[in-house]
Amino acid sequence: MDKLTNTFKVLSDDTRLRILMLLYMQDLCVCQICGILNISQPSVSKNLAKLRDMNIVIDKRKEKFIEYSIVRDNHDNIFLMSILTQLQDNFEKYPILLNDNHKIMDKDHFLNLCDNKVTN
Amino acid sequence: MDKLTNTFKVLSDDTRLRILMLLYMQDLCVCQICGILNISQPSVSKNLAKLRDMNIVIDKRKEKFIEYSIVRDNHDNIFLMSILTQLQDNFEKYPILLNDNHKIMDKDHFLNLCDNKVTN
DNA sequence: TAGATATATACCCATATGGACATATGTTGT
DNA sequence: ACAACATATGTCCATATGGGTATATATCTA
Repeated sequence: MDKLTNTFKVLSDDTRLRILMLLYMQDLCVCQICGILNISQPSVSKNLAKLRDMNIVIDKRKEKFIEYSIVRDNHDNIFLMSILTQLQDNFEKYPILLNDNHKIMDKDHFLNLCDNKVTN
Repeated sequence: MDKLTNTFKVLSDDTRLRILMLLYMQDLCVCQICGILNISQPSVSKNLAKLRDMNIVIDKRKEKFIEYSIVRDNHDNIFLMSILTQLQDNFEKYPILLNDNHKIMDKDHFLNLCDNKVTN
């Protein structure tokens, strides 16, 4: 049952949920996630590390950047994936997630701008 | 988004998840839940109190006992309900939940036996 | 090779969490 | 009214969590 409660634990933090939804939409590197969510780089990195340790995401270096993507074909992640799908299907109910999703359009603005500053 | 992450937080604890699944199957009083799950009465009561505070369950006195039931018609609980439905549909994947569910048959054995002792 | 950029991680701290134990409160039966 | 039962709650404690700051590491560019 640990697997199950861990799935919910992963989703029970705002930052992680937002990161997961972004990655569910498309692969992104750390600085893009920082920029879109306006969250500090160490916080994003640490949450990604947690997700990586749980085999929920994998990282792949792309030159200067490290791109993260969701592991979709891991049997253990089926339930998690189904929840993300449900959230995606109901974006209109979650303004923050919807807004994050819109900002994916600006993802390239956040490359070469990763100075770790969170704007207020 | 708090509502959403709180839903996951509720589900991310073993005890609460097991209590919720029981109540999803049928209304039960505290001592029945203690007995079926073999969990101490204060722990069960406190988790139920949390669920009550979140309007996920309601309590109703039935003579000596207090019966808890899930609030199914609360709009805010729709997503939570859908998750519980999915879990119910996949009991075979979660032996602990399946076993708890079987033990609901013995629910009446735990009335008038609520001495708060957890057996090992 | 030096400086800038991108990412990871160690350390610290404030906060939240959940359970055990003890106890209070409410109910029932005699 | 008293004893037994059912439930709620207060207190304490060990543990987990997540973020900030500082720093280490890796890559790129000039």
